[in-house]
Amino acid sequence: MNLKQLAESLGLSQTTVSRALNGYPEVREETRLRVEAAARAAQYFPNARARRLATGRAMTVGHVMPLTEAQEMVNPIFADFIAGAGEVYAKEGFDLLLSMVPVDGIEAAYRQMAANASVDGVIVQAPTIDDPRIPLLQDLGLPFLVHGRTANHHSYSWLDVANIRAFRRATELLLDLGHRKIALINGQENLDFARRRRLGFEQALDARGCAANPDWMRSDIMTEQYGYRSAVEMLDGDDPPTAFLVSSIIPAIGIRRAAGERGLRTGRDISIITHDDALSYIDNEGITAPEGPAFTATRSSIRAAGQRCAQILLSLINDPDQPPIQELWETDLTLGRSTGPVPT
Amino acid sequence: MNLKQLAESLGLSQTTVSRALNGYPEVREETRLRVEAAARAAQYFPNARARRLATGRAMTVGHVMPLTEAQEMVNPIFADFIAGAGEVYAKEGFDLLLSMVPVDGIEAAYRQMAANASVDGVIVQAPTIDDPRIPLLQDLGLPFLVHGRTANHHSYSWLDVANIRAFRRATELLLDLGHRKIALINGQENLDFARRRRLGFEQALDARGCAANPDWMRSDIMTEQYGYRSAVEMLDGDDPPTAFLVSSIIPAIGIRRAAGERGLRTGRDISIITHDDALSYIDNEGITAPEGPAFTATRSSIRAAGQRCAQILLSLINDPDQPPIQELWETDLTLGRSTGPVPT
DNA sequence: CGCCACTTTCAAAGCGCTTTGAAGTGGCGG
DNA sequence: CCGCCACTTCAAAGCGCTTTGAAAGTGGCG
Repeated sequence: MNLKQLAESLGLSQTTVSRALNGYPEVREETRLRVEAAARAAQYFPNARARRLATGRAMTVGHVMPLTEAQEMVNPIFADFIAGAGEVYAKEGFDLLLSMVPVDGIEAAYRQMAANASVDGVIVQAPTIDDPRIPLLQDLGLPFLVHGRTANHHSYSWLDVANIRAFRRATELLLDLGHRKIALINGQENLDFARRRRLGFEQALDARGCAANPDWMRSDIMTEQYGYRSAVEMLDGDDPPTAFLVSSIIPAIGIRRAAGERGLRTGRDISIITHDDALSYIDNEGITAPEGPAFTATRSSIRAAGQRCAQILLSLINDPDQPPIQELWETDLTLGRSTGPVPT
Repeated sequence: MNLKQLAESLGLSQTTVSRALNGYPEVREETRLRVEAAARAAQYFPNARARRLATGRAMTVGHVMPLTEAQEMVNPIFADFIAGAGEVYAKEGFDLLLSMVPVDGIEAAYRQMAANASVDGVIVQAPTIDDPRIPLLQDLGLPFLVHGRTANHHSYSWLDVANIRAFRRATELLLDLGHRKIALINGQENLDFARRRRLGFEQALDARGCAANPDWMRSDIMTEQYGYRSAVEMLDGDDPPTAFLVSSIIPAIGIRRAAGERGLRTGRDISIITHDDALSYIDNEGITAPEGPAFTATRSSIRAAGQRCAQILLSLINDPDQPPIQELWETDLTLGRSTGPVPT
């Protein structure tokens, strides 16, 4: 069943039927109702391909996931981010096009998307400090929104959390608890968010006249094993830290595991503060649990970020000439059971 | 730059240029090279929308993620599954269309996809025991592949792991270690995979003349907190189990947390076997770690499953009339540090 | 040299929708 | 009863590509 057939069956022109269905005002209400009823009865859905070609809009947003070179890992954080974004797209009638692209093919992928007209806009995730995707997309004239920020470029739309402040505050909390030997288990520091977190960490230490100890600083893909191994190395060393500041709940779990194996009670013998993306399957917030959150954490919902990112991008798509939209979200510092005064 | 312009600039017809670019044989090699060079120089990419309309193929695969009613959670397992599938799609020039749909809108979503012609085929994930999506998709004539199986329908393509065998074997291992009080922390048992796992668990117990204790059986969305709370309830009860059989590494982490808080050493005071999807960020396999895997586990890579599912679906799309493809994967039983003989 | 069988290229007809510019209606004042 | 206007409806022209059926070019061979 296509538009032509539907129009014929109604004794109307394609024009009128199309307009009736798309809510244009030049159609008598009575006619519109008749058309809508017929469309429903016939289970008519306009062919998306044809519509896209005719309107010139893809009604699609692209998310490009860079596949990390050798490892090809996908951060589960993306699942929640995409869930949030996808919800908004669904509501607005947009499709979500997901491309897994090896890092070295990213530029080509974007170029193709633009020339190709297969998407109306894209979301850029996990920007590096001086991310080449930003000038590229500006150059291509493809609307985009960055989740995170870069250090250099300025005039683009982004949504980010206040990473420096979050980690400064978390560090201060550990210092207030008497900890002086604090480890930083960070994400990959070529990524901008990780750089900022480290900055916050160092600022807080500096302010108290402490120096960050390079032996207690790690930077890598934030897996559970990364957390575990980092903690094992440090805890089994001569001079183990008493507290860990961690960039994601997943490595934090690995640290807890390492501590547990060594008979160290988390929140008593060692302290952990982690950034918490409020993952739906690894939720730290013990809302229903009487004992409260497991981890003390700087918290910001990645799912909510996904929603908001999608909203901003759609607004950018609808009105590409508006000035850049930039949003900085504060994190919540939730107190959990993973922190305590430094053991004496 | 479009085909027409490119053709004009070459002094050729659109037909010839199109054929040259698409590898048809009716073009002289010399002409083809000339066309390809010009296309490259002009950064020409055929407009995807127009091509789709003309060919009638969407070159797109749909993944519909059901958003669980109230909670709207997304299992991080999907991230790895999709990474695997997406890799294959990319290689074959297909796009991946991701739709987040509330459970009650699934049918409409599929109907629309079919009428709409926006995808050439779909992947169905996490089927329930008698999943209505299967007859629906058969009815709609949309190629599809099920990751998992159902109990009833038969003639459709699927890829599944041998859940019954996996959980029977895991249970036998625990029994061999002397455990008699074994808890089952399962997924939602309206899902077919969970039903099968429970079956395997019960079969193994029956075979040894043990009965499954309903007090030690749970079934729910496989979050970390679910594992934690289930374990807390059981461990704090009068008659705690000595071993846990778990459907996913995420609740297994919660169980380990509960045990740790109670001063119980995992692998010594209590045993845990979990199914392990080989998630890239929560990898249980201690390949590089000298101490070996943390959990004893029935292991099957969800990412590899995603790859294979994508391959099968593409083959189904290319030749819709072939007989159903069905693949049953065995799991590996990895021995880790989370199991030990029952404490005396 | 002319005819036939290929090979290479082309013009034009879709694909199913939106949208422009024009043509029918009917109501109302003059 | 005519003419003008507002309201509806329509025919046709795209959107940029693929593909069909036909035409033009090429070479081999009698």
